[in-house]
Amino acid sequence: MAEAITYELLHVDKNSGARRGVVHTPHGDIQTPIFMPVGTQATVKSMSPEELKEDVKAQIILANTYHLYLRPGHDLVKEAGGLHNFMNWDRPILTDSGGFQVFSLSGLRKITEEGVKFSSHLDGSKHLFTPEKVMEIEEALGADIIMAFDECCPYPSDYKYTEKSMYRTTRWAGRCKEAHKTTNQGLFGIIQGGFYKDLRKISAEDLIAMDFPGYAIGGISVGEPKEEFLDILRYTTPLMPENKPRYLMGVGTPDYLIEAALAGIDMCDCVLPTRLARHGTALTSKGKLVIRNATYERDWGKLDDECDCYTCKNYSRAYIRHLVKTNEILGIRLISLHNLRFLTRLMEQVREAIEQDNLLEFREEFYQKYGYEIM
RNA sequence: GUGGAUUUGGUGUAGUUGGUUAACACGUCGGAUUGUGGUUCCGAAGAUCAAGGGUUCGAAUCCCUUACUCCACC
Repeated sequence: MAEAITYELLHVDKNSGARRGVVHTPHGDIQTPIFMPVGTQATVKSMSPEELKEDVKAQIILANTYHLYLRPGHDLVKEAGGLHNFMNWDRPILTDSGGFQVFSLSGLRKITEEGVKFSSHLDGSKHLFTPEKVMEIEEALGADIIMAFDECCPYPSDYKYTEKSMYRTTRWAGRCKEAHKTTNQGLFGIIQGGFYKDLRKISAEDLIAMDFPGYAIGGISVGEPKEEFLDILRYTTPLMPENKPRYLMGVGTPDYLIEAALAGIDMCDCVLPTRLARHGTALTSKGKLVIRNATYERDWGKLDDECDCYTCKNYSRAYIRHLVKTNEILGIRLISLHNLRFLTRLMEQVREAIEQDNLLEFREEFYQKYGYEIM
């Protein structure tokens, strides 16, 4: 039986570990390395699927198991014909497992070997997520790529707890694989182990032995210093199979995306572009731009001179600042569209650079303009 | 004209048995944001308390004069 998700390696940058590839899914191919916009509740906040396709040029989006389970309920989404039909998005979708909510809802949950008991953030009602339950939900949602149920440890976590948690996440991955029945969805395993290399190695080896069609690195980019992020990223990525997609979860900022690609990562996702947009900050080739600042009051230029997006084609900083200051919805939409396009375009440039074996030079130029330092 | 009330950062307000750097909200200015708990979080600037005079060790607070605004009456 053919795998739902397969990876095709096109080219490896001769001067770095970066790889240019294609992930084949039931809803089409995605060109990698790629940035995936997050649409937690079956919508990338403020963006229509048409805008995501035509303006942002997104190839795949994320949705969230935990949120959609609570509302509207996975049974309802299934009844609608799955997420693709429900939200009118015909390209690939990836669902996160709810494992991150185990981390972000700390205080409202209890972790045991069986699974995680949650209190809903909406009404306090009690729920139990087990690997089996999460598979049931993700299968009902119908995404192309589904993530195993894991635990993302906070930073910092001590060795003993991280070790215990990592082994449990591995056991949960086994139960997910056992419970996973659909043939048109690819189940990815998630490597944990916090900031301890020996644990990362064990996690990677044990998961690889289970033969998932793709692997993710979880549990980094959780508030640690950049050196530690890079250290674990550069250590863990080479442990992952070369013939399968490599997904770094929860990243991120432009520099992290470039570093991920350099390390050999294929896929990243992050809420940052849309969250920044809602808070009035734009990403530009010259760094972050807090559009509500007074200095842009009479700035008739575009958000980013180099950007080709709909927002930059049509609207000035002064106008967007006005929209943000007056809390107008269009401000959020225009900046969201721009920020998302900024990152998808960044990854287009990264892919091109890999094809030409010069991602390292691209990083240097990008960092210099943006104001980052190479570490 | 008479009587009463009011006047505190840009705006709206809190602040009396007189007691160190006058509080709050909004606004302004700036920062944050990394597998989204959907207008969030953090910080800063900004008031000689209408003006002048008086009482007092000490006044936004008590007294006097003037001005301003509002209400009522003639």
